[in-house]
Amino acid sequence: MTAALAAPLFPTPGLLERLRPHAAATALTGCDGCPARALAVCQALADADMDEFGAIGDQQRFAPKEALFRQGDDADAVFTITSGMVRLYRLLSDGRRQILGFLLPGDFIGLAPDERYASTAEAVTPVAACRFDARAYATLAERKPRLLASLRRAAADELAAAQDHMVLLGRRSADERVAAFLIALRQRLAVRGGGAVTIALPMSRQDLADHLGLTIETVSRVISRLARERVLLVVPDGVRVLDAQKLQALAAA
Amino acid sequence: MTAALAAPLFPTPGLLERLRPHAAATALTGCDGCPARALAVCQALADADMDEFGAIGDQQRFAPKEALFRQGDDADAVFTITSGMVRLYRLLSDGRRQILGFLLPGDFIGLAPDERYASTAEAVTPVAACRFDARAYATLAERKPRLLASLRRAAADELAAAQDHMVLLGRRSADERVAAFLIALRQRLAVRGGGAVTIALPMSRQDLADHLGLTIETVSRVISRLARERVLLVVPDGVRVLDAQKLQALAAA
DNA sequence: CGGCCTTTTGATGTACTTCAACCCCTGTGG
DNA sequence: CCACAGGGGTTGAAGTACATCAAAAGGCCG
Repeated sequence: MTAALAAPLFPTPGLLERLRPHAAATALTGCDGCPARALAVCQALADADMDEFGAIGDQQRFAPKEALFRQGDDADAVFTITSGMVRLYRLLSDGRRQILGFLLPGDFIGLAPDERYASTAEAVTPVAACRFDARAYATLAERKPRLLASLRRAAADELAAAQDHMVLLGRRSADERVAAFLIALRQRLAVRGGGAVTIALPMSRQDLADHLGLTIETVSRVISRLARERVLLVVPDGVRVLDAQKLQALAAA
Repeated sequence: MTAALAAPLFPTPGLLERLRPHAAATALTGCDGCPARALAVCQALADADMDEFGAIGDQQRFAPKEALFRQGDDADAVFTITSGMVRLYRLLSDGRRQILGFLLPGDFIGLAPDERYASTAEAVTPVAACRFDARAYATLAERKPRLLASLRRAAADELAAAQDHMVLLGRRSADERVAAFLIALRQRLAVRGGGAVTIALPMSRQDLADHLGLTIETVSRVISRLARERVLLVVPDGVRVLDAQKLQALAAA
């Protein structure tokens, strides 16, 4: 139904390219040319330290739905996402799910390395990630104050994001949740060099619902209505922001 | 109406004593005899380091409703609570409030010292806290790896708690929220040497509602019903757990 | 005792969920 | 080439958990 309108805007140039691993083109060893280099925790390290750093980590790839780790597993590794998107979630015993966040290139997982993982991390798109042995990583961090400082900043950011999300879940309406989520994701994609108008949504509606504390139907209805009101344009695997101001107003900061 | 039942159980021996500052009895200088010593981040320091540590911090007292800091203020200090209870919250522009957490003795605030505080910290009861200059604290931490490690653990714990709360807010019913909250608070009080059956609730119903993402009426109704069903006994400034098993079942982990 | 604020309880309203049907792809096999 | 099964998404109708509105019932401090 939006096809007539959508057509002239297509094809979006490489909507999800930046989220996808760049084929086998990238050499899997070393941090040179890592697409997440400028974003990640590792940027804190001097070039001289990178060899040592690269030595304890190795690139891994994950297919969609494949888990980086599962809730309850021994927490023996930490990760930096280099491409793709990861969902981090917790399950209740009866199957209810809360997605804690969607991770993008440059994001770090494992700031809270307790004995066991408290949540599951699963690839949404094909994912590439640097995997580090948790123990080796911790040891290295102890000797590199700049890395440690960088980790602290990452932890601070993540905590702030978690608090934002608590406000969203506790005190916002369905419309506000969707709008606020889209604005936040757009911001994060923009930092990573994504276009500023098209927001990639490679995750399913169920994923969105489980992140926003809603049902799949409510998410669908809200997005449909925003499209009808010409705030958004629904495109495959994403949305285009037609009226950023209105979207902002809906988010009700 | 619960008076007949409640009477024999009263008076609860010093229900809130542990949350209250011990009058002027405590000398305000130094960390010796600090009631939070065993719990706080500072426990990581060797006795030898404590002088230096004590030098950059000073004890402050706050009356109920008084702010330790406010959302938007320059983030120039961090705190360790030594007695009392603090609520940490964020406000939306239209006045809606989300309480991110209630802080108890030993808890640390300021793990995310960005430029400005992203939330407000306000005394619920009379509060005593160690205030540290943020810059001096950071400098000291750089030179004391054990303190840094302790901060990391604190950050990890806080992040895990935030994630727990996201699950609560996003995916749990009103009954489950109240039950899960009470169990978690009971656990935290128990660690701090509180009794295991009586849960201190010095905060208002409005505070509870704003923490649990509910309204004051819903909180009141749920607690009333739990009392009617003999799961809880409502006492002044708290509740007594009569049927821990049932409460646990209601929380639906 | 009387005023004020918090809490409780009741009656009504509604935003979101639940249930259900249908659509639209994409893939598979005859 | 089309049939059709199956999964994700949208849309509609009905239900419900919680919110809102309203009023009464405590506590607390003058």
